[in-house]
Amino acid sequence: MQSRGDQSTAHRIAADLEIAILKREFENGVRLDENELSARFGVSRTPVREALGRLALTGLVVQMPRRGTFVRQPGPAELLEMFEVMAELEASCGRLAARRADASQVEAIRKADTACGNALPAGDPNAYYAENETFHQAIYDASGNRFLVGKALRLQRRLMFFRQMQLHLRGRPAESRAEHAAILVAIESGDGDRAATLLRAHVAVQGEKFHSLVVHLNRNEW
Amino acid sequence: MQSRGDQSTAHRIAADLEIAILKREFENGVRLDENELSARFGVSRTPVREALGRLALTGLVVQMPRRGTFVRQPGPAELLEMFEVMAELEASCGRLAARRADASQVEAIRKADTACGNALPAGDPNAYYAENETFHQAIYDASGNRFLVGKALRLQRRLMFFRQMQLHLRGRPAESRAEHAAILVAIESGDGDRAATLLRAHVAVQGEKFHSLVVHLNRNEW
DNA sequence: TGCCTGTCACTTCCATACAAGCACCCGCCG
DNA sequence: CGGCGGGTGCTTGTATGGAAGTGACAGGCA
Repeated sequence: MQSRGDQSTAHRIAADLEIAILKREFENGVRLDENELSARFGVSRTPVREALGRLALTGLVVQMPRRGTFVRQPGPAELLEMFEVMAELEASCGRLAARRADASQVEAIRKADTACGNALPAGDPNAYYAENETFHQAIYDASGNRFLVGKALRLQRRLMFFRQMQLHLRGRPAESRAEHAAILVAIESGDGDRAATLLRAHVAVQGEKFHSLVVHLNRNEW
Repeated sequence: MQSRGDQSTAHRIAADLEIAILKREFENGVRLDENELSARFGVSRTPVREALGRLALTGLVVQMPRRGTFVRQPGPAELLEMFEVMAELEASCGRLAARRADASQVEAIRKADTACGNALPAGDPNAYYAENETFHQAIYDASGNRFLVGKALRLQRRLMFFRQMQLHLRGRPAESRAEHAAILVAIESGDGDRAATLLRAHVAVQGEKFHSLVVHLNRNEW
């Protein structure tokens, strides 16, 4: 079930665990037993330990010395903070993209936008989600700052399931598409501040999006 | 993320190596030999491996499977990108702080600013650097977003030695202080956009700062 | 002479064994 | 009856040995 299977075992374990935690398959505070994990993955404890150490550094688990490692699921408050940072990162990308994007990069953004529009009538939020991601990715690329792109991608990955969730709100995909259009115009006209402001509002969690987030968190459907 | 009270050897090794790399005590591309490191630290290879794995995740070293781990010192181009992200993060903190800071937090920023002013006549860039850090830290705290603060602190730590270096430019501390004053005013008056713009310019690497950076990089004095 | 191939040494990576520390539990004492 | 202290089991952290993979080098072939 793992696509990139030629990697070293420790990396594979870390990747699998990361996905599982991101999918909220573990409750907050659950202890990850090294022996149990080593049995489940069919390897010894050493690679499991390395994988856990890696995960600890990204903040998905916390390691208490001589106590063990515990998964750390962000609650609503921290999730809001993370979305706020996501919004700021995207805003920064947009600001830079508006100033630096060359013709082909603007074209890529425009193309992704129309693809979003085409995915809209199908009414499948997951299909829209995929196109939506390439739209944002195109803006990342146009920012011309690979370090910034790396940070944005990592956080996006971490919030993936929640962003996907939000698109299941009735009417949200259409709304999202409209916001994309305005962002595209701002970038085309080279207005960095406006692109930043629009992107910040586009990603931020407000109003209905906030309610939906909390409800799903409580129902634990994610 | 938590490096407090580490009795464990692996964490200590990771911390020591991180400092050494940040101080540019290793050239770019140098291979970190597990045997050599284990001998130097007087421990076995296992904790060394864990430490290297941790460092790989932060991007300070890269691990090529079955080949080894190599230190990865950012060149001028990437360093510029990192400073640009730092500027954006600080700008975000400033924007939020202008809106959310309560009286005591504003007071803390003001106090740090005057401390910077007091450290100025001594003419010691390192003394000014310390006060400068608490000024920025005060703004971080006032942003009210702990996740954002964590990201800012980590990047600040990574760029520490370069930020310190810049203050050795003749006249830079006084210039910095003047910019601080304007930032303080913007936050006091609740003008988030202005605070963001000022902070972005304050941190960004431009003009003389850029030249100084490249020169020091080439002389390899850092 | 240039290229290919087989072998070798070195290194990483995983498995297993051992030591040390924390938590829990039970009995004891106030 | 409640708080406390020591023993015990389970867990983590480290050490070490072995297996597998990679790069380099030398020798043979075209």
